[in-house]
Amino acid sequence: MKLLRNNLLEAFCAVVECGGFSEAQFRLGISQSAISCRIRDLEIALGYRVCERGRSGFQLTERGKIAYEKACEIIRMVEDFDAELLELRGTITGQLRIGIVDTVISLPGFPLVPALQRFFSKENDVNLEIVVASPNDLKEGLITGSLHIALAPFKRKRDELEYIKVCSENHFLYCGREHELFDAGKDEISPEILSNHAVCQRSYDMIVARDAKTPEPKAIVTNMEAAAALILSGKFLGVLPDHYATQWVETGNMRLLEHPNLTWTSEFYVASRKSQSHRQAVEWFIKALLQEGVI
Amino acid sequence: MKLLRNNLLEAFCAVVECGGFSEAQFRLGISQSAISCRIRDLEIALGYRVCERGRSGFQLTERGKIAYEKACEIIRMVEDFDAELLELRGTITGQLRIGIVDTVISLPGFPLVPALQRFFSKENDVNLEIVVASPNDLKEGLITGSLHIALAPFKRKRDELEYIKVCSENHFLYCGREHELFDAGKDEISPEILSNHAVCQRSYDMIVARDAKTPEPKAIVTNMEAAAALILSGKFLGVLPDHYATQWVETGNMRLLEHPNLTWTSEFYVASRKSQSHRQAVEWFIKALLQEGVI
DNA sequence: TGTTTACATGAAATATATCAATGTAATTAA
DNA sequence: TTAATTACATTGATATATTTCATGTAAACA
Repeated sequence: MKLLRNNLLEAFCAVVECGGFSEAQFRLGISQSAISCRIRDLEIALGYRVCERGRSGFQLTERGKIAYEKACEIIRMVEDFDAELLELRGTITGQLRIGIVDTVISLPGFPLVPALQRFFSKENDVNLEIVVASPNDLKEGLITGSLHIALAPFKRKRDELEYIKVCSENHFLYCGREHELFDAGKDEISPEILSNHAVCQRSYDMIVARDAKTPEPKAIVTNMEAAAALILSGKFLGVLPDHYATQWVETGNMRLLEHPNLTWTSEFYVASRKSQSHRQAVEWFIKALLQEGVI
Repeated sequence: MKLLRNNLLEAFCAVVECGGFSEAQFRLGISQSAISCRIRDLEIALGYRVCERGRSGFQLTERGKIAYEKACEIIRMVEDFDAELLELRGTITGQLRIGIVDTVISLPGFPLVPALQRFFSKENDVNLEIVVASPNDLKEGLITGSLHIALAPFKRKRDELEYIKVCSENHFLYCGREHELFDAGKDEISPEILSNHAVCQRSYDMIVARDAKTPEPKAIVTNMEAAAALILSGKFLGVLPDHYATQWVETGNMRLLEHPNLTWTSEFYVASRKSQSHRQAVEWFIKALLQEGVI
C-alpha cells in the first residue's frame, strides 16, 4: 500500500494549505480534475474521507487533520532523504531550513549574513528557507525535523540538540519620549521602577519578571517591533536589545534607563540536531556560520 | 526530484538483497527488463552508478552501499507511515517487527506465545516479523526503527527507550557428561573452577568473566544452542538458563554445578521507543505482552 | 569456439495519469 | 422562485509512463 505514489500526499497538503482544490491548481500546476482524482485515490487508499469540500466550503475531517500533520512530516523526511542521496554526487543540494528570532540583523556578530555570503559564494543547488519564530518554536522545529539549523538565544539546552555559542546580545530597559521617566534624574532609575510602571516584554524572554518580580507585565508581545511600538507610545517601559533601540535613542525618541541591575545578556547559539542525518548542506552552512574554513 | 516514485527504491533494495536483477524478478513480481529500467532510472535521478552488474557479478559501488542503507531506512519509515494513516480507519494494520533473543520459548513467564495468541485472536491485518538477535542488536534496531518491540535481558537502559520488566531467567553453570567435573563431589564445586577449566559463554552476557575474573573464555558463542553443543562436548563449562539445560540434565548428559556463587539472574524487559509514532499495532502488542486487558 | 549467464535495449502493449468539457449540488443574487 | 456562481465530480479522449516481449551484447565458462 503506497500512499506516496503519484504525489497523492503533495496534492493533499497543497489542497489543505490552499483551502480547496481550485486554488491548489496553481500551486501544483495541474488541473482541478487531476487534483480531484488524486484526493479520491488517496481516500480510497486510506479508506476514509480526509476532507469535506464543495460549494459549502473546505474543511478537514478529524482523521484528515491527523493525516495532514503526518503527511507534512513524511514529505519533509522524504525531501531530506532525496537530498542526502543526491549529495553523494558531490554537489550539495536540497532544502535547507533555517530558523532565527526576529530583529537580529543589526546584532553585532550575528553570523547569518556573512554565512549566507560564504555559503552561496560557491555555486550550489540548495534551496533556502528562513523562518522567524520564538526560540521555543525553533527548538521544536529542530526536534521534529522541520528545521535543520536555528540561530537564537536558547536558555535550556536539549539533549538531542547541539549548541554552539556564536555571539551575545545586550538588553536594556527603555522608555519612550512621552513617558514620565524620560526626563527622570539618574537617581530615580532603580529596579523598583519595574514595579511602578507598565512593562511590556517578549513572551519568551521573561527576564524582567524573573529578576525584579514585577507583578505581571502589562503587555506581552511576540516580536520586537511590537515591543518598540509599545515603548514609543510612552505608556510602557520595555526591554530591547541595544543595537535595535539605538535608532530611536539617537533620534531622541527613546531613553535608555541606565542602572547596573537593569541590564541583561542573552547568548546566541547555532543549534542543530546531534544525530543530523548527514546532509552536507547542513554541515556546510553550520561551518559557514562559524566562519570556519572556506566554502 | 523524487527517488520514491515507481518503487525505484524497492527495486534497488530487492536487487541488492537478491544479488542481481534476474533473481529479484521473482521477489518483485516484474520482469528483468523492468528491473533494469528501474535501476537505470534510479541511477539517472541520482546521477551516479549504484552497482556494477553483468556476467562478471553483482556488486554495490561505494555510494551504492550508502544509498542502500538509507533506502532501507526510508522504506521502513514510509511503511510505518502508511500503517499509521491506515490505522485511522480503525483496523490495525501494517508491519510489526519484533525482536527477541534466542532460546526463550521454554522460559517460564516469557510472554511472547500468549501475546501472539491474544493479539491474533482478533482479526487484523498486521504482518508480523520476528527476528532473533543479541540484546545489543535489538537495542540498535529499536533506536533506528527497524524494530518496534524487543523482548530481551537489557542491562543498560537507554533514555530514548521504555522498558517494562516481564520475567526473569536463572542461569547456572553446567558441564557435559564427558567433563571431568561431571562426577566431582559437591565440595569440589567452587567459583575457582571457572579459572581452572575452559569456559564458553554468550558474547553478550559476560556474567562469568565479571564475577569471577576468568582470564578469558576459551570459546565465545552468540547463541545458546552453540553453547550447549560446546558443553555437551565435555570440553567446556558453560552457563545456560536452567529451563534450557533441563532437557540434557534429565537425560544424564549434563550436570548442574551447584554453588551459591555460580548462579546468575537476568531480567527480561519489553522494550520500545518512547516517542513511538503512534501505531496501534505496536501499542496493542505491548498490551498483549503485558497480559493487560483483552484485545 | 560455442554456450551460458546476466543484463541492456527497442518496439509494442498495457496501464496510468491528465486534460478539457461537462455535470451536479450548494450558495448567493436577483 | 429562478438564475447565476462557485467548487468539486465525472467522463471520455489524450498523453505519458511502465512493462513486456523479443532480441542484442558482453563476459565467463567449457
